[in-house]
Amino acid sequence: MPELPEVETTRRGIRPHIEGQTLLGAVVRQRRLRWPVPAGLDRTVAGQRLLHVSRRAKYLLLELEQGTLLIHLGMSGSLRILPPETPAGAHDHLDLLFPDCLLRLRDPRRFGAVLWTREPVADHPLLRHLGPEPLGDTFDGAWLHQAAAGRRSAVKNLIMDGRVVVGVGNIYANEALFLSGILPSRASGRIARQRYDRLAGTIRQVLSAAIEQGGTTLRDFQQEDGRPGYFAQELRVYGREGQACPNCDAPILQRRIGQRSTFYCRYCQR
DNA sequence: AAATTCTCCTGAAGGC
DNA sequence: TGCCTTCAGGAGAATT
Repeated sequence: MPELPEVETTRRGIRPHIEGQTLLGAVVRQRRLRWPVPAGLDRTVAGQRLLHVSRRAKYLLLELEQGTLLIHLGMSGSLRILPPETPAGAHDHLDLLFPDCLLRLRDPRRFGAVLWTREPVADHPLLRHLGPEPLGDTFDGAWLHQAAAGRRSAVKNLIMDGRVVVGVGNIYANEALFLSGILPSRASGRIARQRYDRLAGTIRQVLSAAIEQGGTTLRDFQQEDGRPGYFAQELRVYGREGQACPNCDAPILQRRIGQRSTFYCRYCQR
């Protein structure tokens, strides 16, 4: 499932192929996603130049001359640069057509989204209330600590709350908490400022490391096999129930927090 | 207001 | 081998 590093890696992979190009149009084969793909998308985008490919949280933003396409990959979405006229397969929802290539969205589980807005994209309802970027300047331990004040729910839920900080999915939440030595179930408001400094640091660390790994496996996006970046990265606890903790060799435990699988070491995390 | 639950969907994995 | 069940998960919406 694409987490922030996969989305950023995708952005870096597709950008050189399409930025500055003028869209010839779009082919929508399947409108059903989280929300329906906007009607008339082909006519909307045809003839517009793609000015910039950026990212906010896990949303990819394709800024055109008269508006912005927001693309979310959900759990199973992928974007590929392909030669024009490449035959489509099952679950290929959408092609954006450029003179020398096409950008294809495939999303088997349809948790993704494609939306169009003419308004300033930062004002879009889906983006308006989002918290800081984890790799940006305003995200740090002080921010987490104030966001946690008075909250009694698990710290894992706090760092996965998009209003607090964006882009921390289940895998990297588990990893960052392990590296911080913080128990995922600990009440947010009962964690010292100093520990939040460390947590902010490990969140940055796991996300940047994954982006770097993605970058190394993604030299040529056209030939990329679509492997998610976290396969390249060594995961210390996620998906490792019963296996030895990298620190102390005790078995990694699994439980559910906020409906999500949570992995941790009961000795190394407090 | 904060916290929890529900919901979308389908591929993968596990059980028999 | 194959059918059936269960699970996973991003994040907005609904509910408590």
